[in-house]
Amino acid sequence: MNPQSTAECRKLHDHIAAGTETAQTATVAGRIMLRRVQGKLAFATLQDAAGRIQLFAPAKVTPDYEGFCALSLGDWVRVSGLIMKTRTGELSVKVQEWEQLAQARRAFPDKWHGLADPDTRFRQRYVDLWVTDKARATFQMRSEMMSLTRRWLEDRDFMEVETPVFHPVPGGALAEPFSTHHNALGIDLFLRIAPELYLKRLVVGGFERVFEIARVFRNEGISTRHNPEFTMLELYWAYADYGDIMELVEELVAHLARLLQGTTHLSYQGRELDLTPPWPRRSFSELLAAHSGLDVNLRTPLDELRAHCTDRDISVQNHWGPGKLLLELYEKTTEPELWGPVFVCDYPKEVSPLAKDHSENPGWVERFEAIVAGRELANAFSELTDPDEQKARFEHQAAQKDVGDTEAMSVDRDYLRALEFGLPPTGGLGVGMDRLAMLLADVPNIRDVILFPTLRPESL
RNA sequence: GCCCCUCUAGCUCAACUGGCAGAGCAACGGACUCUUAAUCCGCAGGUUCUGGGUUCGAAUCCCAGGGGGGGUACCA
Repeated sequence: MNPQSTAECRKLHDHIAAGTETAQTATVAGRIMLRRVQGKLAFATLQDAAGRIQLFAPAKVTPDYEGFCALSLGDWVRVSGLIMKTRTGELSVKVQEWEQLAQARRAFPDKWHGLADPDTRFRQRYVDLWVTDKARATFQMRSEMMSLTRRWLEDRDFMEVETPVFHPVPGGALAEPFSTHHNALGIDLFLRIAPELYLKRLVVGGFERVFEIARVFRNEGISTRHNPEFTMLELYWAYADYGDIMELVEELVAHLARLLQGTTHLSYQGRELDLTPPWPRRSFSELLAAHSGLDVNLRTPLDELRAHCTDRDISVQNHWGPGKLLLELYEKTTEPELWGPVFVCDYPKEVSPLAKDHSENPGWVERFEAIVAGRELANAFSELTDPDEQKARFEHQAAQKDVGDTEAMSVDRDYLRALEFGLPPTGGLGVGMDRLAMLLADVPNIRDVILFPTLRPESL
């Protein structure tokens, strides 16, 4: 028989008076978290996925009373008995039948302090989850966040799809991929760094609104904000542009904040964060000028841009053009000072090989990044749909790769062929869902929102 | 990659200036019929991350290695 959840018991019976007993029998199951045996009467605290409830076990009533008292902290049990409230008002299940379901053979972490060592928490998440309330709550929240996101997008006629994790040509982002090998085909494959190019192929195919919640893989450093595999929401919306995407992002994030936190006025790590739409829109150039104090643009002589970079301890590489130099200056001087939420709009074309040329500013593209709580939360653009222009951009990337840029893109010929069949004007978006979860759970480390973060293997 | 910090019983933590490695919880034995981290009595528990070195003596100081954390670089 399936047990009732402790939360349900509480909901149904919490109103009864102290010292009274209902006529109803409940069956609950979970782990023994605490135990207080006092001679002929024992109490235990049972925890299940939904919460905790007390077990009330008088020797007269409880079968194999000795055995019940001998249960270890961490043991799983199923208990049936009348719902009652103790004299002190604690809702309890009287132990009239019980059964041990699983044994905890390893010693229980300190029942008061729990687990403090982050290493143990991440490596033995199965322990962390049942002794650290905040960890359990965070992952439940994350699950709900994913579910709400899907529902919200589906309500707007977006269709969820799944595209390959193995890519013959890594693409869709500027990042170093992991590579692997398929024996039967005798080919090298790359784990995707972004699903972007496949999703846009689907728009070519006529799916006008698609999204994927994609696990992506980037062979880069690990930090409080980076895990080598992480979850990205990407969506593509035919007939939309990056302005429409901005509205979508602020609405989606505000919606999640309202439902998960009850408000759009959040506090993240002690600092206020107001996610109420609309979020400010600022141009990249304007912000760069304001924060760096520099009067620079794409026509500024290269030597001058390089000098500004060098002054700021940026190690300049020879093949960098003005766009890349401006981006470096922005990342050094401007981005760290932004808290947000803010949409940073219009990036240099040189660093945005998949975004559409800006309608008014040559050399720039219609792209934005959403900065929220000082971090890049989303990256989006009006997609580049012109196959000739895309080919030129790919070739420029490939040339960068040839001179040693390991993160540059390769030419994806099939993607170019797809564009030749016609991609309508399309707005595209990528959101770092792990970072969004960090924000909504108010946790400082990406490992707090990834169940099994990447760690060096333990030698057991 | 680089820099800084850290590692003591199953868990949480002590151990002064280099001088007998300890406590609480958990476990184990016992007492206890309304507890809430129950309480009380008793008992047991150690490669002080590993390996070297300095020293009469090392958890403590030095060197090398390993795990972890933070920062930094790259990036979402």
